[in-house]
Amino acid sequence: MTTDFCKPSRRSPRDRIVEAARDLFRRHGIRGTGVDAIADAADSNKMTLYRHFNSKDELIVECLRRAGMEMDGFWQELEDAYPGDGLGQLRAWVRRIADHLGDDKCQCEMMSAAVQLTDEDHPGRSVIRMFKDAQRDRVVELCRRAGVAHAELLCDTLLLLIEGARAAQQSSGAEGPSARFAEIADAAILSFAGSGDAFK
Amino acid sequence: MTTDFCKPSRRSPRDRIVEAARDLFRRHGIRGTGVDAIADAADSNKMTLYRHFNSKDELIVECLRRAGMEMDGFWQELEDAYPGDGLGQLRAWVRRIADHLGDDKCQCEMMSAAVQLTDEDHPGRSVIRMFKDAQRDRVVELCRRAGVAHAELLCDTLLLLIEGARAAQQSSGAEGPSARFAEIADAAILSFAGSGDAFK
DNA sequence: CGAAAATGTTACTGGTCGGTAACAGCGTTG
DNA sequence: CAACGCTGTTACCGACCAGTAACATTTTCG
Repeated sequence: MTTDFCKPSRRSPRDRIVEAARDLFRRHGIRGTGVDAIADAADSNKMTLYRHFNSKDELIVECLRRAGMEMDGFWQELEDAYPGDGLGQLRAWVRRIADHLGDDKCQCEMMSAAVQLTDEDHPGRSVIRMFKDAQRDRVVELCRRAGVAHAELLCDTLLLLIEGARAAQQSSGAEGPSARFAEIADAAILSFAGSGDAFK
Repeated sequence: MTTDFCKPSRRSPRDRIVEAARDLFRRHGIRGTGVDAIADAADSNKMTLYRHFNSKDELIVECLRRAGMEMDGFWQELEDAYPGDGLGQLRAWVRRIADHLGDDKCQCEMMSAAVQLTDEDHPGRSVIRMFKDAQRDRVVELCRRAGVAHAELLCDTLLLLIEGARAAQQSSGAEGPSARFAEIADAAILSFAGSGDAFK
């Protein structure tokens, strides 16, 4: 009843700014994206941007936070799709990552940001760290539920393979080592799940 | 006989500029490093820099090329240390990468650059691609010499683990998944080398 | 409606950055 | 010595960029 039609851009300016920033950050890098370009792409302006975020760095942090929240949502989807089935969730997770590797821009906003935020004290780095730590805890738990003997080892193996696939996609292209990511990661899961001591 | 003593900085200005650039690129990122800072760190000046390189991009390309050449030298060292021993070279390679993961800045200049050079047409990207392709060929050959059944698969597994370890080092720190890289990679090698069908 | 809050517009600042011009020094080599 | 090539110094340009001020407009809501 309030704003349900006739509005060319119905989401709030703040929302549009964050999404525009994430998109531009992915496409042109964080340092390569100016606030003017963000405001413009958000169909807004620089002043509104600075009324919601005291600095570009604050906006970066919000982008990272939102990316983390989207991942949280995805973990929930996985739990709903494979309730209590750790193995199923692990494999679905790997499959989904493999399917999205070529997505013009992998949603590796965390990794990409980690490389670009060279300042060790950048507030965004703590967001990345917290997200990565939480992700690791979650994956370890899934590995345990999958009945894997060396849960931490499978977890770290998968995390390394995933980060590697995203990095390889950037540097070697889709035909590089990342092309076999799904095959390799799934084999690792089955290997660990099958006999507790495979791969070790 | 020409310039062998008494010079506070004996390498040529060009040399110093490239090395200074590589160092600063690693520490502060490519976009975060200005040409003035490079010239200054090289104990030279901007004019000499621009007499050797027509643009910053050209300097970036030279940095990538030199990084690639250093890797070529390392492959030769491996061949000398383990002549004809593919398995030995593979394991030494992994060990060396693991040892240097924490090196203030991993020498992942290629990966780091690939993330930062968001422009798909940047001349540096082709250098990265060529280097990555050559590296893959080399590793596949080592896997074959190691008597591995699925050489390409082990090769891509190792490459993904390595890129992943470097990326994880950046985003999750030294205590993250990269801490177990050596263990995981070595297990993968032995698993493939032992029984031809492990992990698959 | 009417006031307050949020948003949009324009213009500006101070700083940085990539790149260039002009000139001066300095070592080599003939 | 003299000419030349490489290097260093200073100053500058135009573009861009993060952030701000002042003012106009629209939206929201009591």
